[in-house]
Amino acid sequence: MEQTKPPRADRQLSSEKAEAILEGGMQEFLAHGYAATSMDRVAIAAGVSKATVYSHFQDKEGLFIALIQRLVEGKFRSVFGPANAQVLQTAPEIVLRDLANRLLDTCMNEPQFLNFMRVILGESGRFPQLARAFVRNIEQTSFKRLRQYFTTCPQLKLSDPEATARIFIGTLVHFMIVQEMLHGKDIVPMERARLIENLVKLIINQAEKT
Amino acid sequence: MEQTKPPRADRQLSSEKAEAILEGGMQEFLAHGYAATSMDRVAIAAGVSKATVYSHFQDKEGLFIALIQRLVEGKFRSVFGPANAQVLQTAPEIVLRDLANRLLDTCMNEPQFLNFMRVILGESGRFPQLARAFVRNIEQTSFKRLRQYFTTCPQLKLSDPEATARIFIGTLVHFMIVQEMLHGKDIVPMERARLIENLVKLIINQAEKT
DNA sequence: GTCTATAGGCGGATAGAC
DNA sequence: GTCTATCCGCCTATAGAC
Repeated sequence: MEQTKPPRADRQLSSEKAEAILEGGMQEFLAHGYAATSMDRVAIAAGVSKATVYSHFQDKEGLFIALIQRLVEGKFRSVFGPANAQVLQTAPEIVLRDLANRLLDTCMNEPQFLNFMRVILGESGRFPQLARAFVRNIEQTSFKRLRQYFTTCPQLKLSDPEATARIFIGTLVHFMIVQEMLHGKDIVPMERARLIENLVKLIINQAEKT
Repeated sequence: MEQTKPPRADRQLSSEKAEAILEGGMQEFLAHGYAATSMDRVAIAAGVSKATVYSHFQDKEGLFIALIQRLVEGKFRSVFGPANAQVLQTAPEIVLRDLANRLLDTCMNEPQFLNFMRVILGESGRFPQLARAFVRNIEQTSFKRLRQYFTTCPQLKLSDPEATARIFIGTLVHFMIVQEMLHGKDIVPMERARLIENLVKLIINQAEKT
């Protein structure tokens, strides 16, 4: 249903109003999700009238899609993989531990990231194209980078770098989901460092075996 | 806001209507999420009038909470951990592979489970108590069982069974989220068996090292 | 381009008959 | 207990002035 609409990318970055609307829309949509967000509140958050919102974006769905697309390709694009200077000289143990810490740090330090993922997951049924954009821009990117590192690092000889990358990322993302998104910190407590230590050891050990 | 309301569990299983309402509510809420579901449609799906819905449940929020609580404690309680006859004689390799396959099978064969998780994740901001109930009844349970197996299996001597259980479950849940929930199958394809094979090997290898 | 004002409809919740 | 009918507010979207 929502795929049939024309892309309607904002033609120019012309008006600052368009920017304000996207900013206000982000605040509201990330906080309340798609259905629970009203265009009135978006307009107020953006500091413009509702009619102005509709002059820049076709409708609620169009604004939402434009906004999330933008976040997926911009603000949150590199959350899972900060452009790390490839330190092939450093021990993999340290590289992997740092990488895991940076991934979790970036997620937690970007205060809106948790809400962003909530919306992506929650609306993945109604907006499959946004879910796919998330996979392409964020998940796939992080898989590729880690796979790349596993393949090129001389100390690591993994039989399946791709699958190992999935295990690494999956463990960390699930950790974030349970502890933070689902408020599981007090129910199933687990030190971040402890999980990472075990995860890294698992991989290093595997590399030595092969 | 939503925690202050009285529990208002349906006093008795008296009327079959209450059952029909919960059934209809499940259909609607799992398909569209909380905000996008209307009480009119719940009533229609349940085959009763809207007034009858309100005579059994305080309001929309009350129905939603009662419904999700019920799913968390019943229908989907054991999705992540089918009561497996502890086969301590069987090789851990096989036990773990079967366990992983059953976990993913159960998620995928229960057709509403994906929607259920979508709702839990999507509404975890507005309904934190439901997210916590999910963690207690589903995540924690599966951690415990796996930890238990790791601890008691004679062939497995893991230095940190709890953390290893997290890695195991996390890898599989994240796999399900990316491939199925976020429609990533075609973008980042990965054979289920391949991932599981690598995951199991990682753990077995670790056990042998220690 | 941007505003105010409003149309038109749907949604949550209830009154009151039976 | 269950229904029909209805209240009233909020929501999406637009008309028309400036």
